[in-house]
Amino acid sequence: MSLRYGLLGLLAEGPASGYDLARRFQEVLGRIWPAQHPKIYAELRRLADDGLIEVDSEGPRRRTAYRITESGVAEIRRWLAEGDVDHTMRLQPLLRSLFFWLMEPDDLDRHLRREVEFYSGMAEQYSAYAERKDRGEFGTAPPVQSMRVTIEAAVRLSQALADWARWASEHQPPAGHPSTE
Amino acid sequence: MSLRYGLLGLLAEGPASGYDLARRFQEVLGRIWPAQHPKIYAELRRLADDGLIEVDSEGPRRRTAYRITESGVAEIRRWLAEGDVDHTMRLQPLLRSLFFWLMEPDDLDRHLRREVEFYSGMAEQYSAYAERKDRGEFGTAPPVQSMRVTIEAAVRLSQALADWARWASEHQPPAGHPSTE
DNA sequence: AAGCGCATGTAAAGGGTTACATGATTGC
DNA sequence: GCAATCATGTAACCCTTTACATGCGCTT
Repeated sequence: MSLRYGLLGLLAEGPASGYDLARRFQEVLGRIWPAQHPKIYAELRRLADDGLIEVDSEGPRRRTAYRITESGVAEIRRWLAEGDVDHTMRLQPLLRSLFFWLMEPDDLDRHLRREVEFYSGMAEQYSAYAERKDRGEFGTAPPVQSMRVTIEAAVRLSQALADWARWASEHQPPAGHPSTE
Repeated sequence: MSLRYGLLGLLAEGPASGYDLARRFQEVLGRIWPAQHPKIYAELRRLADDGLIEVDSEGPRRRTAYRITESGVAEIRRWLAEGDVDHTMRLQPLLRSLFFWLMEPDDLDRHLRREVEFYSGMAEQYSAYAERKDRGEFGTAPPVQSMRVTIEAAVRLSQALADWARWASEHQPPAGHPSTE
């Protein structure tokens, strides 16, 4: 159900085609809410059937841009204000960590180093993006401000996971250095 | 695919029935990797068909406990060492935050306060659990140590999200107090 | 004219949730 | 005997991903 509202929300910023939306989902939302184009096109049609969006313009190569309708705006506002928040995380790295005890110390070490690298890199990327926003490179329109907030969460979460992975590797009995117990 | 390995990993700790596993998924993994019993029973049968687990014992009320086989242990070890890590997050609260600009300031305020409360509570719950582990209430067996690591991640993530929600409400133009601009 | 990127779609399969259903055992 | 809990399962549905497919328009 969330993709539906993701699309509505993006369209609330202005008209866009399925292709545009797919790109934005990939670029901005890739790690937060992945969505592939088949799902996007299908959902757009359902949104149009329900009268929440309508065709805005048609361009070359069958390009079809949609714009949000009044009831569409009402619907996403309703969702934001009344809809239940889903707090599910479903983080595979955490599921894996439950089974660290099954891993060879060397493999675990390697795994954790990679995780630190991955999440540090992610944190840096998002930080850089946040800085550009803060320098006003994208303007100060409301949608940009909200995106700044989202990016802040991404920064904090990847930072937290990087720190955690570092903590975990220190917390493990170091490989090749059996405890002096 | 991850549920498969989740089940294998839990069975690596010792024999358990589908019912046991469903409870453990709910209690421990509820927020990290939710799984409902129909999926669990189905997956258990597939694991048995593939020879990765086998029936350990049968009890009252058709209870069937499974134990992991040697190839099952090999398979989860292989996954842990070689399988690709999926770093997808898919956090609905972050998707929502992209659209904060569409919300009435009052609704947003209320939403963020609830989020702070929710994640603080979650952080506290996990912290309490971590403390009990640290006091040795659950022993010091390897699976318990790994679980301690997982819980640490849960604590840090919920803390990060609680902090973020607090930051976000301060970052928003406060409702009813228009800026002195 | 060739190749790339734009732009949309279908089909199949996989993964997960919800609703429905059933029967056995335990505790009161 | 009754209610609660244990324990398993089926069916339908929804959401998502992957693979396959097609054709247009722009650039070189």
